Parts: sequence; C-alpha cells; structure tokens
Amino acid sequence: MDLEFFIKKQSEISSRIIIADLLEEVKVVAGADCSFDEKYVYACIVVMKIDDFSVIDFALAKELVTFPYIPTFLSFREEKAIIKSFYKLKVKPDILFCDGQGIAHPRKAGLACAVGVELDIPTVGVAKNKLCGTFKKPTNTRGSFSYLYYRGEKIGIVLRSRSGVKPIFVSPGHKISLERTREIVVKTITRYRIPEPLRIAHIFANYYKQGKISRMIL
DNA sequence: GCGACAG
DNA sequence: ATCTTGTCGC
Repeated sequence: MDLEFFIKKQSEISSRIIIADLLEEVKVVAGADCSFDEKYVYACIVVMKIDDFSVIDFALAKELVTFPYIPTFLSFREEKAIIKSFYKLKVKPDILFCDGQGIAHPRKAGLACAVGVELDIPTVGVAKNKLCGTFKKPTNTRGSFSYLYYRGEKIGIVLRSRSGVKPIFVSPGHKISLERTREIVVKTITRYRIPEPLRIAHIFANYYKQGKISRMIL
C-alpha cells in the first residue's frame, strides 16, 4: 500500500491543529472508543459530567473496516466511525478524549488531532502505550507524571493514573494546551488506569459489537 | 541496516 | 484491536 497520500493528509491535519489553552471551564467531558470484528468498526462516544461522572448522553455508529492497522496511521481506521457517532450526540461535550495519541505522533497527527480538526472541537489523546518519544519513568505513586519528548520537543505527558500500574500517555489533540490536557485528564481518573469517559466508552463499544446495547437501561 | 511501532 | 480462564496479589 502506498502511504504517501495518507502522509500528506496527516501533514494537512498537523498544519491545522491549535495547541493552546482556549478553553473556559470544562463541565462536560466525553470519551470515544472503538471495537472491531472482521467486517466493522463499532464506535461509541460517552458524554458525562466531569464532577460526578454521571452519563448524560451516548451515541453509537459503525462503519466498514476500510484500512488496516498500521502504526502511525490509526486515524484512518477509526476516525470515520467516531465522527459519525459524534454527529448523533444530542449533548455536545466541552472536550473529547480519544483512545490513542494526539500530537505525540511522528507527524503530530494522531487520532485525537484528526478528530479534533475534523469536528473543530477540543480533543486529547489518551494512549495505553507509547508511539514515539522518550521519557523518564514517573514515580509509582498515582498522580505522578513526567514529560514525553520527541525531537527536542515536549509533546506529551506520561501519567501514573494508578499506583504501581503502567502509566498512560496523554497528549493534546486540538484546541488545548499540554498543561490543560493533564489537568483535565487527571480530573477524570477514578480507581482505574483509564480515565472514566474512555473506560465506559470502551465497555459500551464492546456491548455494541455484541449486539447487547438494546438490553441496556440508562 | 536495526529497532520501535497508538488500536 | 482480538484470540481467552483461571489465578496471583494488594
């Protein structure tokens, strides 16, 4: 597969991202995650209040899988379904968390950047693993963090979301700063490694794939 | 050339 | 991501 075309699309994305603190008070946060099977990508976005994590809305959407998983090109696999589900939301969040990198990407075009630019909303990337960059291990204490660097630039945060557990990799996607990204993500962490919006979205996306959403009662 | 490599 | 049950540990 010739990736030149997609690399250009990523350059277009990275040239449009805005990394700055333009947000006012964040009261409503959302998480987007995808589940897969041989044919479809099932996306789910869960919207919740940041103060008590109560779910106030959620949306689902599925799309045919049209792109293979290739490191640094994840957005072309999940973007469509996520955007489709976002349009179905009745309640739009102040910011959207995506399961993957933001600017912590070789071309500053992670999934969160692509989704943020496309929807023109603030987004952050929350990944369970590093894609690129170097960092010093944060302390084993919950809340401890260090910075992720790439080509001499500070591109993300390595956050110990849970004591003694592997840290998560957080980075801005669009319309938010690095510091604000950390502040907001920290607020959404409970007793698990993954921030609540994404943790719930992950569970829902999986139920959706299994066709068990109709049995749910919210 | 070798190793790394989101989900 | 997905294939998969029980099990060791705080």
